[in-house]
Amino acid sequence: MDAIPLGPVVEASFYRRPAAELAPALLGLELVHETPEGLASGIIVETEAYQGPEDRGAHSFGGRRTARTEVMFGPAGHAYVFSIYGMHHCFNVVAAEPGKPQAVLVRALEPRRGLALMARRRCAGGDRLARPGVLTGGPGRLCQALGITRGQYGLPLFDPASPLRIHYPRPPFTVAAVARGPRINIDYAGEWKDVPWRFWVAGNPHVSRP
DNA sequence: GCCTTGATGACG
DNA sequence: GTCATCAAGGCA
Repeated sequence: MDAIPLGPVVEASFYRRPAAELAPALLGLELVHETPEGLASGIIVETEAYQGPEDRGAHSFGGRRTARTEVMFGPAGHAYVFSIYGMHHCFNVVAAEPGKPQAVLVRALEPRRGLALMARRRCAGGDRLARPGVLTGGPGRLCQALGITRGQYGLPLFDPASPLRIHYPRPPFTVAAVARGPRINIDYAGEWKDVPWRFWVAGNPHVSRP
């Protein structure tokens, strides 16, 4: 698998749509991170849309514009990375037009390239890493496996020269059916917590929560 | 207080 | 084996 060349990079215009439309569209694409340690990648199998400023679940709720949320106000297709609970990171893709602070959280990958490198970075997983879903199932886990930290904040995912990119998968990945449901861990979001803006590849064993 | 995870201990 | 609970820990 690692010997097969990457597919084309997904173009910038692909991301220029509302987060709730971009989130299901990202399923089946290949997220790639190249570092001095090597290349690692996985197929996106679970996403969540965050449609600030009206969405109480979003960091940009109410139009909150800080150093952390700044990239969400810019053009689509850039990386929004934030740290959470002091020890994990979450990777998001900026959506919509500039001025509209929307993003899509990537919650799970199906590992594709650089499996050994990812397992090394995810040493905390121990023996369980062999089980489906443990290596890259979960927003914090996939960031650890790919080596994504705030150092990748703002990178253009559509630029072939960027170390962090999204490609059309090669060989192709078929998304037979998309399932949807409420987003995870936003109990504080009031009426917004039940909006079915979580999308995943139906039946895929790598999603963070079936 | 958070868009999380891994350890631990209860239970079958 | 599953499921509920909880601490860890940095940044806003």
